[in-house]
Amino acid sequence: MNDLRIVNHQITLVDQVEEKLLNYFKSNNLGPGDPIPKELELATALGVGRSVLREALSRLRMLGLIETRTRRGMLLAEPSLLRGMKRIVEPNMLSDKTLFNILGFRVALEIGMTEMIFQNINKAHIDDLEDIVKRGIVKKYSEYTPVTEYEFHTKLYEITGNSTIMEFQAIIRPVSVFLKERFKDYFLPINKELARTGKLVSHKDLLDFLRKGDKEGFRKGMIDHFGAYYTFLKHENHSEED
Amino acid sequence: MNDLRIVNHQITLVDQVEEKLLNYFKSNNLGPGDPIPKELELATALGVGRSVLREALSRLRMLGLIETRTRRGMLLAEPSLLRGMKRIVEPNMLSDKTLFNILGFRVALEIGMTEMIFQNINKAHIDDLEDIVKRGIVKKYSEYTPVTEYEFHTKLYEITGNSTIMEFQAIIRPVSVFLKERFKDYFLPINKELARTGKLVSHKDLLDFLRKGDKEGFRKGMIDHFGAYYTFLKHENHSEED
DNA sequence: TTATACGATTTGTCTTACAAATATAATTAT
DNA sequence: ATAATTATATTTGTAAGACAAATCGTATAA
Repeated sequence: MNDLRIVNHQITLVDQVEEKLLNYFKSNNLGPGDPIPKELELATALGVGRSVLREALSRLRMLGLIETRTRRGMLLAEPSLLRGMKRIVEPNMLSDKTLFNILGFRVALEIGMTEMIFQNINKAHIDDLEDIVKRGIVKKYSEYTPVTEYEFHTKLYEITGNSTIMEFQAIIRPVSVFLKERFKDYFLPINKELARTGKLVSHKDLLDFLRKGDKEGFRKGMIDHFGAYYTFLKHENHSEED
Repeated sequence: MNDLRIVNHQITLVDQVEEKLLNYFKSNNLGPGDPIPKELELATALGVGRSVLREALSRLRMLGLIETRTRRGMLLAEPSLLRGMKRIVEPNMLSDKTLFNILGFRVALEIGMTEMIFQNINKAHIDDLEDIVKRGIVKKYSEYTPVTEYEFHTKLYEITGNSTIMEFQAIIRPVSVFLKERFKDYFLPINKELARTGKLVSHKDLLDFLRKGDKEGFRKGMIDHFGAYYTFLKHENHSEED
Protein backbone atom coordinates (compact mmCIF):
# COMPACT_ATOMS: atom_id res chain seq x y z
CA MET A 1 0.00 0.00 0.00
CA ASN A 2 2.64 2.44 1.06
CA ASP A 3 5.48 1.85 -1.35
CA LEU A 4 6.50 5.48 -1.22
CA ARG A 5 9.46 4.53 0.93
CA ILE A 6 11.43 3.52 -2.12
CA VAL A 7 11.96 7.12 -3.18
CA ASN A 8 15.34 8.38 -2.19
CA HIS A 9 14.85 11.93 -1.07
CA GLN A 10 12.77 10.86 1.85
CA ILE A 11 9.07 11.41 1.61
CA THR A 12 8.11 11.72 5.22
CA LEU A 13 4.85 10.93 6.89
CA VAL A 14 4.21 14.65 7.12
CA ASP A 15 4.46 15.02 3.35
CA GLN A 16 2.01 12.21 2.86
CA VAL A 17 -0.41 13.54 5.42
CA GLU A 18 -0.28 16.99 3.87
CA GLU A 19 -1.21 15.56 0.52
CA LYS A 20 -3.92 13.39 2.00
CA LEU A 21 -5.44 16.39 3.69
CA LEU A 22 -5.52 18.33 0.43
CA ASN A 23 -7.09 15.38 -1.32
CA TYR A 24 -9.59 15.05 1.44
CA PHE A 25 -10.67 18.66 1.13
CA LYS A 26 -10.87 18.40 -2.63
CA SER A 27 -12.75 15.13 -2.87
CA ASN A 28 -15.23 16.23 -0.25
CA ASN A 29 -15.74 19.50 -2.07
CA LEU A 30 -14.81 21.49 0.98
CA GLY A 31 -14.18 25.16 0.57
CA PRO A 32 -13.72 28.36 2.54
CA GLY A 33 -15.96 28.46 5.58
CA ASP A 34 -16.34 24.73 5.93
CA PRO A 35 -15.29 23.21 9.22
CA ILE A 36 -12.91 20.29 9.32
CA PRO A 37 -12.58 17.58 11.96
CA LYS A 38 -10.53 18.18 15.05
CA GLU A 39 -6.92 17.23 15.30
CA LEU A 40 -7.38 14.00 17.16
CA GLU A 41 -10.01 12.75 14.74
CA LEU A 42 -7.85 13.56 11.76
CA ALA A 43 -4.80 11.99 13.35
CA THR A 44 -6.53 8.74 14.18
CA ALA A 45 -8.32 8.68 10.83
CA LEU A 46 -4.98 9.01 9.07
CA GLY A 47 -3.25 6.67 11.46
CA VAL A 48 -0.56 9.10 12.56
CA GLY A 49 0.40 10.85 15.74
CA ARG A 50 -0.79 14.31 16.55
CA SER A 51 2.67 15.76 16.03
CA VAL A 52 2.81 14.62 12.42
CA LEU A 53 -0.71 15.78 11.78
CA ARG A 54 0.08 19.15 13.29
CA GLU A 55 3.16 19.62 11.15
CA ALA A 56 1.07 19.07 8.06
CA LEU A 57 -1.66 21.38 9.32
CA SER A 58 0.94 23.99 10.11
CA ARG A 59 2.02 24.06 6.49
CA LEU A 60 -1.51 24.59 5.27
CA ARG A 61 -2.06 27.18 7.96
CA MET A 62 0.93 29.09 6.64
CA LEU A 63 -0.69 29.24 3.23
CA GLY A 64 -3.88 30.57 4.76
CA LEU A 65 -5.81 27.48 3.78
CA ILE A 66 -6.72 26.68 7.35
CA GLU A 67 -7.80 29.02 10.07
CA THR A 68 -8.19 27.90 13.58
CA ARG A 69 -9.68 29.43 16.64
CA THR A 70 -9.00 27.83 19.94
CA ARG A 71 -11.73 25.53 21.06
CA ARG A 72 -13.97 26.30 18.10
CA GLY A 73 -11.98 24.01 15.86
CA MET A 74 -10.61 24.55 12.40
CA LEU A 75 -12.15 26.11 9.32
CA LEU A 76 -11.06 26.18 5.74
CA ALA A 77 -10.34 29.66 4.46
CA GLU A 78 -9.40 31.17 1.15
CA PRO A 79 -5.66 30.68 0.86
CA SER A 80 -3.31 33.43 -0.16
CA LEU A 81 -1.90 32.65 -3.58
CA LEU A 82 1.44 34.24 -2.93
CA ARG A 83 2.04 33.97 0.79
CA GLY A 84 4.38 31.04 0.29
CA MET A 85 6.32 32.88 -2.38
CA LYS A 86 6.64 35.96 -0.26
CA ARG A 87 8.80 34.22 2.32
CA ILE A 88 11.42 33.02 -0.07
CA VAL A 89 11.93 35.87 -2.51
CA GLU A 90 15.24 36.81 -1.03
CA PRO A 91 17.99 37.45 -3.56
CA ASN A 92 20.47 35.70 -1.31
CA MET A 93 18.48 32.51 -1.41
CA LEU A 94 17.84 32.33 -5.13
CA SER A 95 20.16 31.33 -7.94
CA ASP A 96 21.08 33.85 -10.59
CA LYS A 97 19.03 31.92 -13.10
CA THR A 98 15.93 32.27 -10.97
CA LEU A 99 16.59 35.95 -10.39
CA PHE A 100 16.90 36.56 -14.12
CA ASN A 101 13.73 34.58 -14.71
CA ILE A 102 11.90 36.72 -12.20
CA LEU A 103 13.13 39.88 -13.85
CA GLY A 104 11.96 38.61 -17.22
CA PHE A 105 8.66 37.66 -15.69
CA ARG A 106 8.20 41.14 -14.32
CA VAL A 107 9.02 42.87 -17.57
CA ALA A 108 6.67 40.68 -19.58
CA LEU A 109 3.88 41.17 -17.10
CA GLU A 110 4.30 44.91 -16.92
CA ILE A 111 4.24 45.31 -20.67
CA GLY A 112 1.32 42.94 -21.01
CA MET A 113 -0.68 45.05 -18.58
CA THR A 114 -1.10 47.76 -21.19
CA GLU A 115 -4.55 46.65 -22.31
CA MET A 116 -5.83 46.54 -18.76
CA ILE A 117 -4.35 49.90 -17.95
CA PHE A 118 -6.10 51.56 -20.85
CA GLN A 119 -9.32 49.82 -19.93
CA ASN A 120 -9.32 51.22 -16.43
CA ILE A 121 -7.38 54.46 -16.37
CA ASN A 122 -9.14 57.63 -15.29
CA LYS A 123 -8.37 61.24 -14.50
CA ALA A 124 -7.41 60.59 -10.88
CA HIS A 125 -4.83 58.04 -11.98
CA ILE A 126 -3.32 60.52 -14.40
CA ASP A 127 -3.14 63.16 -11.70
CA ASP A 128 -1.42 60.78 -9.33
CA LEU A 129 1.11 59.80 -11.95
CA GLU A 130 1.70 63.45 -12.78
CA ASP A 131 2.51 64.15 -9.17
CA ILE A 132 4.92 61.24 -9.01
CA VAL A 133 6.67 62.28 -12.19
CA LYS A 134 7.03 65.88 -11.00
CA ARG A 135 8.64 64.80 -7.77
CA GLY A 136 10.93 62.45 -9.68
CA ILE A 137 12.55 65.00 -11.94
CA VAL A 138 15.45 65.99 -9.78
CA LYS A 139 18.44 64.07 -10.97
CA LYS A 140 20.13 64.82 -14.24
CA TYR A 141 20.74 61.73 -16.29
CA SER A 142 18.42 58.90 -16.74
CA GLU A 143 18.04 57.99 -13.13
CA TYR A 144 15.02 58.72 -11.06
CA THR A 145 15.05 58.65 -7.34
CA PRO A 146 14.42 55.08 -6.28
CA VAL A 147 11.29 56.07 -4.43
CA THR A 148 9.53 57.72 -7.37
CA GLU A 149 10.77 54.97 -9.63
CA TYR A 150 8.99 52.61 -7.29
CA GLU A 151 5.89 54.74 -6.99
CA PHE A 152 5.44 55.16 -10.71
CA HIS A 153 5.53 51.50 -11.54
CA THR A 154 3.45 50.58 -8.53
CA LYS A 155 0.82 53.03 -9.71
CA LEU A 156 0.72 51.36 -13.09
CA TYR A 157 0.07 48.04 -11.41
CA GLU A 158 -2.57 49.64 -9.29
CA ILE A 159 -4.41 50.96 -12.32
CA THR A 160 -4.96 47.44 -13.57
CA GLY A 161 -7.27 46.94 -10.60
CA ASN A 162 -5.94 43.41 -10.29
CA SER A 163 -4.93 42.87 -6.68
CA THR A 164 -3.18 39.60 -7.40
CA ILE A 165 -0.93 41.33 -9.88
CA MET A 166 -0.27 44.10 -7.38
CA GLU A 167 0.64 41.66 -4.65
CA PHE A 168 2.88 39.84 -7.04
CA GLN A 169 4.80 42.92 -8.05
CA ALA A 170 5.28 43.95 -4.45
CA ILE A 171 6.87 40.59 -3.73
CA ILE A 172 9.19 40.41 -6.70
CA ARG A 173 10.21 44.06 -6.66
CA PRO A 174 13.29 43.49 -4.48
CA VAL A 175 14.68 41.29 -7.22
CA SER A 176 14.68 44.10 -9.78
CA VAL A 177 16.24 46.45 -7.27
CA PHE A 178 18.86 43.92 -6.34
CA LEU A 179 19.83 43.13 -9.93
CA LYS A 180 19.89 46.77 -10.95
CA GLU A 181 22.32 47.49 -8.15
CA ARG A 182 24.42 44.41 -8.64
CA PHE A 183 24.81 44.97 -12.36
CA LYS A 184 24.90 48.73 -12.31
CA ASP A 185 28.11 48.69 -14.29
CA TYR A 186 26.04 47.22 -17.04
CA PHE A 187 22.91 49.31 -16.73
CA LEU A 188 24.23 52.77 -16.02
CA PRO A 189 26.29 53.23 -19.16
CA ILE A 190 23.48 51.96 -21.36
CA ASN A 191 20.98 54.33 -19.85
CA LYS A 192 23.39 57.23 -20.02
CA GLU A 193 23.99 56.59 -23.66
CA LEU A 194 20.26 56.35 -24.32
CA ALA A 195 19.72 59.59 -22.45
CA ARG A 196 22.50 61.29 -24.40
CA THR A 197 21.02 60.31 -27.73
CA GLY A 198 17.55 61.22 -26.59
CA LYS A 199 16.27 57.67 -26.97
CA LEU A 200 15.52 57.06 -23.34
CA VAL A 201 11.85 56.71 -22.57
CA SER A 202 11.23 58.49 -19.31
CA HIS A 203 8.32 58.27 -16.93
CA LYS A 204 7.21 61.61 -18.28
CA ASP A 205 7.13 60.22 -21.78
CA LEU A 206 5.05 57.28 -20.61
CA LEU A 207 2.68 59.59 -18.83
CA ASP A 208 2.25 61.63 -21.99
CA PHE A 209 1.17 58.53 -23.88
CA LEU A 210 -1.34 57.78 -21.16
CA ARG A 211 -2.68 61.29 -21.22
CA LYS A 212 -3.09 61.25 -24.96
CA GLY A 213 -4.71 57.84 -24.83
CA ASP A 214 -2.05 56.54 -27.18
CA LYS A 215 -2.09 52.86 -26.30
CA GLU A 216 0.35 51.66 -28.92
CA GLY A 217 2.72 54.50 -28.15
CA PHE A 218 2.59 53.60 -24.51
CA ARG A 219 3.21 49.95 -25.17
CA LYS A 220 6.15 50.73 -27.41
CA GLY A 221 7.39 53.19 -24.82
CA MET A 222 7.23 50.59 -22.09
CA ILE A 223 9.20 48.15 -24.18
CA ASP A 224 11.86 50.76 -24.78
CA HIS A 225 11.74 51.78 -21.15
CA PHE A 226 12.76 48.22 -20.32
CA GLY A 227 15.19 48.00 -23.21
CA ALA A 228 18.24 47.65 -21.02
CA TYR A 229 16.65 44.76 -19.17
CA TYR A 230 15.95 42.94 -22.41
CA THR A 231 19.49 43.16 -23.66
CA PHE A 232 20.74 42.25 -20.22
CA LEU A 233 18.60 39.14 -20.02
CA LYS A 234 19.43 38.12 -23.56
CA HIS A 235 23.10 38.43 -22.79
CA GLU A 236 22.87 36.58 -19.50
CA ASN A 237 20.89 33.73 -20.98
CA HIS A 238 23.39 33.24 -23.73
CA SER A 239 26.34 33.35 -21.39
CA GLU A 240 24.71 30.64 -19.30
CA GLU A 241 24.35 28.28 -22.20
CA ASP A 242 28.11 28.00 -22.65
CA MET B 1 9.89 42.63 23.71
CA ASN B 2 7.16 40.27 22.55
CA ASP B 3 4.13 42.47 22.20
CA LEU B 4 2.87 40.46 19.30
CA ARG B 5 0.27 38.91 21.54
CA ILE B 6 -1.96 41.95 21.18
CA VAL B 7 -2.93 41.04 17.63
CA ASN B 8 -6.26 39.33 17.47
CA HIS B 9 -5.91 36.62 14.92
CA GLN B 10 -3.52 34.69 17.08
CA ILE B 11 0.11 34.81 16.14
CA THR B 12 1.37 31.55 17.47
CA LEU B 13 4.84 30.65 18.66
CA VAL B 14 5.28 28.71 15.45
CA ASP B 15 4.64 31.83 13.39
CA GLN B 16 7.20 33.73 15.39
CA VAL B 17 9.78 30.98 15.19
CA GLU B 18 9.29 30.70 11.45
CA GLU B 19 10.00 34.38 11.06
CA LYS B 20 12.95 34.26 13.40
CA LEU B 21 14.46 31.43 11.41
CA LEU B 22 14.10 33.40 8.18
CA ASN B 23 15.66 36.42 9.82
CA TYR B 24 18.44 34.28 11.17
CA PHE B 25 19.26 32.92 7.73
CA LYS B 26 19.12 36.36 6.21
CA SER B 27 21.16 38.22 8.79
CA ASN B 28 23.83 35.53 8.81
CA ASN B 29 23.95 35.62 5.04
CA LEU B 30 23.21 31.94 4.80
CA GLY B 31 22.29 30.56 1.43
CA PRO B 32 21.87 27.28 -0.42
CA GLY B 33 24.38 24.68 0.67
CA ASP B 34 25.01 26.16 4.08
CA PRO B 35 24.37 23.90 7.06
CA ILE B 36 22.18 25.07 9.89
CA PRO B 37 22.25 24.03 13.55
CA LYS B 38 20.49 20.92 14.67
CA GLU B 39 16.96 20.95 15.96
CA LEU B 40 17.77 20.86 19.63
CA GLU B 41 20.24 23.73 19.36
CA LEU B 42 17.77 25.85 17.44
CA ALA B 43 14.97 25.02 19.84
CA THR B 44 16.96 25.94 22.93
CA ALA B 45 18.43 29.00 21.24
CA LEU B 46 14.92 30.21 20.44
CA GLY B 47 13.55 29.12 23.78
CA VAL B 48 10.86 26.84 22.42
CA GLY B 49 10.12 23.17 22.46
CA ARG B 50 11.20 20.88 19.70
CA SER B 51 7.64 20.43 18.48
CA VAL B 52 7.18 24.13 17.83
CA LEU B 53 10.55 24.36 16.17
CA ARG B 54 9.72 21.39 14.00
CA GLU B 55 6.42 22.86 12.88
CA ALA B 56 8.25 25.96 11.71
CA LEU B 57 10.95 23.92 9.99
CA SER B 58 8.28 21.82 8.33
CA ARG B 59 6.86 24.91 6.69
CA LEU B 60 10.21 25.94 5.31
CA ARG B 61 10.88 22.38 4.21
CA MET B 62 7.66 22.48 2.22
CA LEU B 63 8.95 25.50 0.34
CA GLY B 64 12.19 23.71 -0.41
CA LEU B 65 14.19 26.14 1.67
CA ILE B 66 15.48 23.43 3.94
CA GLU B 67 16.67 19.97 3.07
CA THR B 68 17.44 17.43 5.68
CA ARG B 69 19.06 14.05 5.69
CA THR B 70 18.84 11.96 8.77
CA ARG B 71 21.82 12.27 11.03
CA ARG B 72 23.69 14.55 8.63
CA GLY B 73 21.66 17.51 9.78
CA MET B 74 19.94 20.21 7.80
CA LEU B 75 21.09 22.27 4.85
CA LEU B 76 19.66 25.33 3.22
CA ALA B 77 18.63 24.80 -0.38
CA GLU B 78 17.27 26.97 -3.14
CA PRO B 79 13.56 27.23 -2.49
CA SER B 80 10.96 26.73 -5.15
CA LEU B 81 9.26 30.03 -5.91
CA LEU B 82 5.94 28.51 -6.70
CA ARG B 83 5.71 25.31 -4.69
CA GLY B 84 3.50 26.98 -2.12
CA MET B 85 1.22 28.38 -4.78
CA LYS B 86 0.92 25.05 -6.49
CA ARG B 87 -0.87 23.46 -3.57
CA ILE B 88 -3.63 25.97 -3.35
CA VAL B 89 -4.56 26.79 -6.92
CA GLU B 90 -7.77 24.84 -6.74
CA PRO B 91 -10.78 26.63 -8.20
CA ASN B 92 -12.91 25.29 -5.37
CA MET B 93 -10.75 26.99 -2.81
CA LEU B 94 -10.47 30.40 -4.42
CA SER B 95 -13.00 33.19 -4.59
CA ASP B 96 -14.33 34.34 -7.92
CA LYS B 97 -12.42 37.56 -7.54
CA THR B 98 -9.15 35.71 -7.19
CA LEU B 99 -9.97 33.45 -10.12
CA PHE B 100 -10.69 36.47 -12.31
CA ASN B 101 -7.48 38.09 -11.14
CA ILE B 102 -5.54 34.98 -12.07
CA LEU B 103 -7.12 34.93 -15.50
CA GLY B 104 -6.22 38.58 -16.01
CA PHE B 105 -2.72 37.85 -14.80
CA ARG B 106 -2.34 35.08 -17.30
CA VAL B 107 -3.60 37.11 -20.22
CA ALA B 108 -1.33 40.05 -19.43
CA LEU B 109 1.67 37.78 -19.02
CA GLU B 110 1.05 35.90 -22.21
CA ILE B 111 0.70 39.04 -24.26
CA GLY B 112 3.70 40.59 -22.60
CA MET B 113 5.82 37.61 -23.57
CA THR B 114 5.80 38.71 -27.19
CA GLU B 115 9.18 40.41 -27.05
CA MET B 116 10.82 37.40 -25.49
CA ILE B 117 9.20 35.05 -27.95
CA PHE B 118 10.56 36.97 -30.89
CA GLN B 119 13.95 37.14 -29.27
CA ASN B 120 14.21 33.40 -28.93
CA ILE B 121 12.10 31.75 -31.59
CA ASN B 122 13.75 29.45 -34.09
CA LYS B 123 12.86 27.07 -36.87
CA ALA B 124 12.33 24.10 -34.56
CA HIS B 125 9.81 26.06 -32.55
CA ILE B 126 7.90 26.99 -35.69
CA ASP B 127 7.84 23.37 -36.80
CA ASP B 128 6.52 22.25 -33.44
CA LEU B 129 3.80 24.88 -33.50
CA GLU B 130 2.91 23.93 -37.05
CA ASP B 131 2.42 20.34 -36.00
CA ILE B 132 0.23 21.37 -33.09
CA VAL B 133 -1.89 23.62 -35.28
CA LYS B 134 -2.36 20.91 -37.88
CA ARG B 135 -3.56 18.44 -35.31
CA GLY B 136 -5.86 21.07 -33.88
CA ILE B 137 -7.86 21.81 -37.00
CA VAL B 138 -10.58 19.25 -36.65
CA LYS B 139 -13.55 21.02 -35.23
CA LYS B 140 -15.58 23.49 -37.17
CA TYR B 141 -16.22 26.64 -35.27
CA SER B 142 -13.82 28.51 -33.14
CA GLU B 143 -13.02 25.72 -30.76
CA TYR B 144 -9.84 23.74 -30.79
CA THR B 145 -9.53 20.45 -29.06
CA PRO B 146 -8.56 21.18 -25.47
CA VAL B 147 -5.33 19.27 -25.81
CA THR B 148 -3.99 21.25 -28.77
CA GLU B 149 -5.28 24.44 -27.22
CA TYR B 150 -3.12 23.56 -24.24
CA GLU B 151 -0.14 22.50 -26.30
CA PHE B 152 -0.11 25.64 -28.40
CA HIS B 153 -0.03 28.04 -25.51
CA THR B 154 2.38 25.91 -23.54
CA LYS B 155 4.71 25.98 -26.51
CA LEU B 156 4.58 29.76 -26.55
CA TYR B 157 5.59 29.84 -22.91
CA GLU B 158 8.34 27.36 -23.64
CA ILE B 159 9.79 29.57 -26.37
CA THR B 160 10.43 32.32 -23.85
CA GLY B 161 13.05 30.06 -22.28
CA ASN B 162 11.96 31.30 -18.89
CA SER B 163 11.36 28.28 -16.70
CA THR B 164 9.74 30.31 -13.95
CA ILE B 165 7.15 31.59 -16.38
CA MET B 166 6.58 28.07 -17.62
CA GLU B 167 6.11 26.70 -14.15
CA PHE B 168 3.74 29.52 -13.37
CA GLN B 169 1.55 28.89 -16.38
CA ALA B 170 1.38 25.19 -15.62
CA ILE B 171 0.07 25.99 -12.17
CA ILE B 172 -2.53 28.56 -13.12
CA ARG B 173 -3.76 26.79 -16.23
CA PRO B 174 -6.56 24.95 -14.42
CA VAL B 175 -8.08 28.31 -13.59
CA SER B 176 -8.51 29.29 -17.24
CA VAL B 177 -9.93 25.89 -18.04
CA PHE B 178 -12.30 26.08 -15.12
CA LEU B 179 -13.58 29.55 -15.94
CA LYS B 180 -13.96 28.79 -19.62
CA GLU B 181 -16.13 25.83 -18.74
CA ARG B 182 -18.07 27.55 -16.03
CA PHE B 183 -18.87 30.57 -18.17
CA LYS B 184 -19.18 28.78 -21.48
CA ASP B 185 -22.57 30.35 -22.00
CA TYR B 186 -20.71 33.61 -22.14
CA PHE B 187 -17.69 32.57 -24.19
CA LEU B 188 -19.15 30.27 -26.80
CA PRO B 189 -21.55 32.75 -28.41
CA ILE B 190 -18.88 35.43 -28.54
CA ASN B 191 -16.40 33.17 -30.23
CA LYS B 192 -18.99 31.84 -32.62
CA GLU B 193 -19.92 35.33 -33.64
CA LEU B 194 -16.28 36.26 -34.10
CA ALA B 195 -15.75 33.17 -36.19
CA ARG B 196 -18.81 33.95 -38.29
CA THR B 197 -17.62 37.47 -39.07
CA GLY B 198 -14.09 36.23 -39.70
CA LYS B 199 -12.66 38.25 -36.86
CA LEU B 200 -11.50 35.36 -34.76
CA VAL B 201 -7.75 35.07 -34.49
CA SER B 202 -6.92 31.39 -34.65
CA HIS B 203 -3.76 29.57 -33.68
CA LYS B 204 -3.00 29.28 -37.34
CA ASP B 205 -3.19 33.05 -37.71
CA LEU B 206 -0.83 33.49 -34.79
CA LEU B 207 1.57 30.99 -36.26
CA ASP B 208 1.55 32.88 -39.53
CA PHE B 209 2.62 36.04 -37.73
CA LEU B 210 5.43 34.14 -36.07
CA ARG B 211 6.55 32.65 -39.36
CA LYS B 212 6.60 36.04 -41.03
CA GLY B 213 8.44 37.58 -38.13
CA ASP B 214 5.61 40.08 -37.75
CA LYS B 215 5.95 40.98 -34.11
CA GLU B 216 3.33 43.71 -33.99
CA GLY B 217 0.90 41.59 -35.92
CA PHE B 218 1.44 38.77 -33.49
CA ARG B 219 0.98 40.99 -30.48
CA LYS B 220 -2.19 42.42 -31.90
CA GLY B 221 -3.33 38.93 -32.79
CA MET B 222 -2.74 37.70 -29.27
CA ILE B 223 -4.76 40.56 -27.87
CA ASP B 224 -7.62 39.73 -30.19
CA HIS B 225 -7.21 36.05 -29.47
CA PHE B 226 -7.91 36.88 -25.84
CA GLY B 227 -10.59 39.40 -26.72
CA ALA B 228 -13.40 37.43 -25.10
CA TYR B 229 -11.45 37.21 -21.88
CA TYR B 230 -10.95 40.97 -21.79
CA THR B 231 -14.61 41.77 -22.20
CA PHE B 232 -15.47 39.05 -19.72
CA LEU B 233 -13.14 40.42 -17.08
CA LYS B 234 -14.25 43.99 -17.72
CA HIS B 235 -17.84 42.93 -17.28
CA GLU B 236 -17.16 40.87 -14.16
CA ASN B 237 -15.18 43.62 -12.49
CA HIS B 238 -17.92 46.13 -13.06
CA SER B 239 -20.61 43.82 -11.80
CA GLU B 240 -18.62 43.32 -8.62
CA GLU B 241 -18.41 47.00 -7.92
CA ASP B 242 -22.16 47.29 -7.50
C1' DT C 1 -35.25 35.75 33.43
C1' DT C 2 -30.68 37.21 33.76
C1' DA C 3 -26.02 36.92 35.49
C1' DT C 4 -22.41 34.33 37.27
C1' DA C 5 -19.67 30.29 37.92
C1' DC C 6 -18.30 25.84 36.86
C1' DG C 7 -17.05 22.02 33.86
C1' DA C 8 -15.88 20.13 29.38
C1' DT C 9 -13.55 20.45 25.08
C1' DT C 10 -10.07 21.76 21.75
C1' DT C 11 -5.87 23.87 20.31
C1' DG C 12 -1.03 25.35 21.66
C1' DT C 13 3.08 23.96 23.77
C1' DC C 14 6.51 21.12 26.29
C1' DT C 15 8.60 16.88 27.53
C1' DT C 16 9.91 12.22 27.20
C1' DA C 17 10.66 8.17 24.70
C1' DC C 18 12.04 5.35 21.04
C1' DA C 19 13.06 3.87 16.07
C1' DA C 20 15.87 4.50 11.98
C1' DA C 21 19.78 6.03 9.85
C1' DT C 22 24.49 7.12 9.69
C1' DA C 23 28.92 9.32 11.10
C1' DT C 24 32.58 8.30 14.18
C1' DA C 25 35.20 5.44 17.14
C1' DA C 26 36.81 1.00 18.53
C1' DT C 27 37.99 -3.55 17.56
C1' DT C 28 39.49 -7.31 14.99
C1' DA C 29 41.72 -9.63 11.10
C1' DT C 30 45.14 -9.83 7.60
C1' DA D 1 50.21 -1.09 10.15
C1' DT D 2 46.36 -1.08 7.36
C1' DA D 3 41.88 -2.66 6.09
C1' DA D 4 37.54 -4.47 7.32
C1' DT D 5 34.12 -5.02 10.67
C1' DT D 6 31.62 -4.00 14.69
C1' DA D 7 29.99 -1.02 18.22
C1' DT D 8 28.66 3.48 19.84
C1' DA D 9 26.86 7.90 19.63
C1' DT D 10 24.25 11.35 17.39
C1' DT D 11 20.44 13.34 14.84
C1' DT D 12 16.04 13.35 12.64
C1' DG D 13 11.26 11.17 12.39
C1' DT D 14 7.40 9.74 14.97
C1' DA D 15 4.35 8.77 18.98
C1' DA D 16 2.33 9.66 23.34
C1' DG D 17 1.25 11.98 27.49
C1' DA D 18 0.64 16.07 30.07
C1' DC D 19 -0.86 20.63 31.01
C1' DA D 20 -2.14 25.67 30.02
C1' DA D 21 -5.23 28.80 27.78
C1' DA D 22 -9.29 29.76 25.73
C1' DT D 23 -14.10 29.27 25.13
C1' DC D 24 -18.46 26.94 24.63
C1' DG D 25 -22.26 25.03 27.08
C1' DT D 26 -24.57 24.23 31.21
C1' DA D 27 -25.88 24.68 35.80
C1' DT D 28 -26.61 27.43 39.64
C1' DA D 29 -27.86 31.60 42.01
C1' DA D 30 -29.93 36.26 42.27
